[in-house]
Amino acid sequence: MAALQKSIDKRNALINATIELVNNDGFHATPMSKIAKMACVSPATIYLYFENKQDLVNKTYIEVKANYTAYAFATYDETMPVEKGFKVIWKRIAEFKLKESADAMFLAQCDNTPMIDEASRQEGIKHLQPLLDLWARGKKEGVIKPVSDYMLYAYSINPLSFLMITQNRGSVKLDKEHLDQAYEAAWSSIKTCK
Amino acid sequence: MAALQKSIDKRNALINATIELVNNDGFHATPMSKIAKMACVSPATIYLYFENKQDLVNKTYIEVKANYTAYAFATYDETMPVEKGFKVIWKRIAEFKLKESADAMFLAQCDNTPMIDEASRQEGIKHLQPLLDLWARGKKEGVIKPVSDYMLYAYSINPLSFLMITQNRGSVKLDKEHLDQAYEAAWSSIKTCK
DNA sequence: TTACAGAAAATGAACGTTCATTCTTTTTTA
DNA sequence: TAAAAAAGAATGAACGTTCATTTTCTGTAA
Repeated sequence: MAALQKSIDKRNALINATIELVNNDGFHATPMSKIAKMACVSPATIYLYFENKQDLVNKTYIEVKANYTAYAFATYDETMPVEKGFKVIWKRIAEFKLKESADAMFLAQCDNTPMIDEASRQEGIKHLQPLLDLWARGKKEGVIKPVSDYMLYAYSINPLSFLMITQNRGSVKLDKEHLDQAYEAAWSSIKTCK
Repeated sequence: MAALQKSIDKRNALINATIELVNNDGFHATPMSKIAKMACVSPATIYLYFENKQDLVNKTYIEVKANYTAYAFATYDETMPVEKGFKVIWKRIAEFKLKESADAMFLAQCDNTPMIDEASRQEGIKHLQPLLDLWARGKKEGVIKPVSDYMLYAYSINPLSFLMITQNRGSVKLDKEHLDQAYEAAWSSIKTCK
């Protein structure tokens, strides 16, 4: 009840400020005072919503990761054939990285640094389960290569990072045809050759 | 003359300590005092070799990146046909990420965070030029897809990050066959379909 | 070869600043 | 009006960097 009275807007403002500042300066170069200022809040107020700085970044990570995966799986359901399922998930992930590039950058930073607790990292991985399940099904059906999930992810999903880069530079315009081509490359990396 | 007397061993020890500590804790969570201790040197001594902490990490980045690309291009020469050239480079990069996984982790962290100066980042990219030249040649010959270098890199080289991961977990043994398969996936992502 | 003087290199302690967090007080809410 | 929420100032620890001093090195004269 007490907690419920605390404004959800303020919490969101803190999460968003964290994402933006950490993207620009990195976690340890982002002081609590700056986060507070950007969220229009006193530094002390942060501690009403989060235990400490580490907790703030852990929670931010989990929240962004949850948004990411919710977006990724929004148009997918488990009755789809493997190839179709992979396609809709891949397309949604591409869309997310294009539209929510700040969120995507934040996740990339979290995934490549010791910034996040191991526990939160594990928690974040859980949200990807539907994709891992799809791959397991694909392997059983002989449609997907029998290699580790790390490798499948590295070859089909990680490459989408280029969407954030080109997004930020604005150098290359990305039309539907290019994206379709990228999808074909991703799919042919993980499907079994016939 | 003065500078030459300063021990190159000490400089190396500082660079190596930086890599190891930054890999474990992140740049801003790694105090100069800890780097000094690991290199068996006084904190003040660091400032005889580097201007400041930022300079230390910039120089470390450039040095590691130079090692990486030197390794990558060691067996390549420009007279090779495009496909062959790409193959030898790709294989060397895979080897590097397996054998020098600490260096590879460090580079991944630098490439995904605001830890490095923009100038040093640019400097690091320069070392990749032979690969970009190879791709340019490949595009001209119609062997390589006419897409941005970012995209080629994202689809053929970035996925090798899974080597560091599986390396660290030790969960999946990686035999020659798997690696060859990974190479085929990389190549077919960037070659033009016939 | 030894002794030694001057310079370079290295050191540990100290300084000033920054930052996460807490404390006390004020404001808002119900 | 009492309890919750928020605020700003205060606190203490940690850090990057510098300073004053000591140690090590190098070349030369006995």
